[in-house]
Amino acid sequence: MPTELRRPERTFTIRQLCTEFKATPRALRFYEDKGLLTPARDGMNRVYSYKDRARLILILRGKRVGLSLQEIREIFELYGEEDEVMAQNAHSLKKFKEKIVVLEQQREDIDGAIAELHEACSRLERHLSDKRPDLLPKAADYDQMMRARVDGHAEPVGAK
Amino acid sequence: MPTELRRPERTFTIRQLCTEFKATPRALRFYEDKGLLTPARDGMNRVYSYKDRARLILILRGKRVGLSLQEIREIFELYGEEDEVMAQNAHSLKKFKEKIVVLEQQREDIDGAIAELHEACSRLERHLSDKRPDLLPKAADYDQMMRARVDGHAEPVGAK
DNA sequence: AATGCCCTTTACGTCAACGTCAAGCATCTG
DNA sequence: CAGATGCTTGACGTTGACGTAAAGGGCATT
Repeated sequence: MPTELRRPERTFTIRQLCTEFKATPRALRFYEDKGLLTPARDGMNRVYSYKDRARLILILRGKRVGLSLQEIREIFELYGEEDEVMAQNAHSLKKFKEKIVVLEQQREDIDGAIAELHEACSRLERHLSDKRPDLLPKAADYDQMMRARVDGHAEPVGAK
Repeated sequence: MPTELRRPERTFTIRQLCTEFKATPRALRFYEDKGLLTPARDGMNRVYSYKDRARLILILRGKRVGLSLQEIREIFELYGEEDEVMAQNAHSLKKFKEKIVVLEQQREDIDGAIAELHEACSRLERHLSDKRPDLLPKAADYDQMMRARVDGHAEPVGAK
């Protein structure tokens, strides 16, 4: 019994993925152009599978950590033809280790930057509450707003 | 006794800072153009002080964590004219808090990416040591190389 | 004095990652 | 059957952060 029958084998339109992940059609087509996605077609229209969706998730996360689309594609290629072009893979391994080093450095940088921003913020807040306390509430409101958006991942569409 | 006489009050040429931090003259001039650096002049030539150098370090770190030059400038401005343009500063405060949230998210992402890359690496290494163990040593060597480059900060110029 | 090297400014080029039209099928809906 | 909507493919525009080439000044060595 083929697996296709065991799961609904759900598919997605471009719009569905876009709204789910806060992307744009243009972006998804762009990724496809760059060889990062290869959705099926129903006539003209793109049809995304679960696999495509998973890939998209990886793409977006890769982007968030500062990988270029090119680098992300290299990773995909690695996972794909796992039994082919081994020399290529050895090369990828090298690049991965490089990237890990870079990312670990970035982590330190980020920690530093966060600390600095915190300090800058409290300096500012002290200063403001001193001389212009009227300006503070709105900032605090905004702070609340941001916190709310963080765990929501895909915030409601209307939230501009 | 002015402090200028207590320390050598060393200065730097553009080239010195560039080689120290692996930047280009064009980049430093660009930062200056954008108001991020304001080195003194000796005739036509730029003369960078310790303060300028410290700023440059902050600029580069900011960049590494994904801050735009614009955002970095805002941080600098905050520390500077602390008693002026308070409304502006309230706005900056908002943006800083946003940025902190983003950075904290990035930290998580990076942790995830590091984990994934580690997994990908060990997958690859198992695979390679299985089928093409001959390809492994060079990768390991390279790994060593990278590790050496990390704490060296400014690696020797010839190391291509 | 000429060569070379490093500095300068000005100005145009580039690259990634899309945004933004434009123009055209296809399908549903009143 | 006329819109309206949603998809498609070009093709050009945009933004940030520089790269690169041109044209020249200043100083040191040959």
